[in-house]
Amino acid sequence: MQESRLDIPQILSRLPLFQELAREQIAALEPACRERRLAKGGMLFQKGDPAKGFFVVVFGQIKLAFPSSQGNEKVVEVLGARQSFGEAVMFMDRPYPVFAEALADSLLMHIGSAPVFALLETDPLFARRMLAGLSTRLHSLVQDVETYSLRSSAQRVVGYLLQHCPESESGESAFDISLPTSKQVIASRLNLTPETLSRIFHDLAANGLIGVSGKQITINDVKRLREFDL
Amino acid sequence: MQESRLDIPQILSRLPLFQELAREQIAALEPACRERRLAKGGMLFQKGDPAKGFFVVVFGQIKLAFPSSQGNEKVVEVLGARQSFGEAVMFMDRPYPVFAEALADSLLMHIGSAPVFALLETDPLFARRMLAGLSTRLHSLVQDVETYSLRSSAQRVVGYLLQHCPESESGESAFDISLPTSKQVIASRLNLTPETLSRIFHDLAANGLIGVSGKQITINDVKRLREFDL
DNA sequence: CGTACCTTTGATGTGAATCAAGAGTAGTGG
DNA sequence: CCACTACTCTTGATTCACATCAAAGGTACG
Repeated sequence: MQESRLDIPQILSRLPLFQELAREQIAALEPACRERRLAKGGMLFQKGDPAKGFFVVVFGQIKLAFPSSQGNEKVVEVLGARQSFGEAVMFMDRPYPVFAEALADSLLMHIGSAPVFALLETDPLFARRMLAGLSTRLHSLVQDVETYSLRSSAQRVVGYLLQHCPESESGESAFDISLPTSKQVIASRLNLTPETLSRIFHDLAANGLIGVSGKQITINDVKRLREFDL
Repeated sequence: MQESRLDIPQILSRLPLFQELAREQIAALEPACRERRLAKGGMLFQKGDPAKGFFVVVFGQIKLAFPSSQGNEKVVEVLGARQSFGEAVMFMDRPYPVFAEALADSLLMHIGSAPVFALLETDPLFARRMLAGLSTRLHSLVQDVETYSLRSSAQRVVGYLLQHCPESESGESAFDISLPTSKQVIASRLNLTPETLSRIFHDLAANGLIGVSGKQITINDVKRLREFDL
């Protein structure tokens, strides 16, 4: 949880959004960047806070969630290194509709809105990337709505596992995946209680489809898993 | 369901997205526009169809929904005059994640992607509007996810009614709203069965909060309704 | 090595879906 | 205009998926 000085231009230029920006365009962004360190459990912002820029995860892990009256909460997204969030809210200037909390010690970069708007004025390619980014996010939210609405809890879990399979693993052999965060958080992300998630893992394991050992999930039978997923 | 020729420039220039475009910018869009008429029940596109532009509703009503194995479906959105859809999918060029069906005889305009991309190259204000539009849509989808995840069926119904109240109706007096479409479709939009929606309307009416007569809903007590909504 | 939190497991409860009729309501055509 | 068909909507009985409640294990970390 330390690290002296950051090479902001390098961090920025490695982000998909900012790739292909000229050196001086990156430089223009730099003064609007602020680093933000958070210990595990730290709050980045609350639902309702005003937004005047967006965030990029340099390292660590951040969860976005809705608070709820009865202490329980609904996790909307879990973000890791290289991922960004808050762009949409910046374009509308509205308060954040979710809160953001660190799931691990994290380093974030906050990019103020002013130079982003300036870039938009002068660089159509940048605008295109921004549009593509928002579109992708919109698309995956629509997918989420489909998933929540049309699929059973077990199907949601299987879908989650399948999404997290190392690409191209359609072969015969078993392989492992490591859950990126606690089962509690994953359960909430899938709109389940931890109890239900635990039972589903148990059942899938009992049927030989997967093996569970802490955060290590062994996928024994991708094919039957996919069938399960209908 | 007829009407001879369309004044495309006028239709376009009345859309929020295209307002403030210069005459010649509108003119550049015109050749890429195709009108599309649909009778009630007609299909505009299926889930999985390729997208090469976006749509604007000139008049009528369109529903976007997911098909589902057991014949039931999940309505994602119901769109009326002046509303547009399909932009995100156009920016990613991916197939449509939903299907679109006319709920009433409708006239749509399809705007091909090429001149939109061209406009993006040359008009930063247009890009800004496009970003704002996508951001707004993203925001309301996030709200939907919150609603589906955190609220009971009755709360979702009350929330829906409240959203459809004529603005500023916070006074004492009762007033009516007219449901924009069938209760079936509204039920699906709210992730409910028609039976459940019917029962909730019944209960709210029994408590004197609303009155129901076909598509006319009388809001008797906005205040208690809001409290119900927590 | 103890305290705090995750995770599992079991027993029970419940909100909303499903199943099953009936009661409007609307278009259609003779 | 009425009869026919086809929905849409309501109402009641029943079921079921998942949540809730409760109590142990596990695991991690100061």
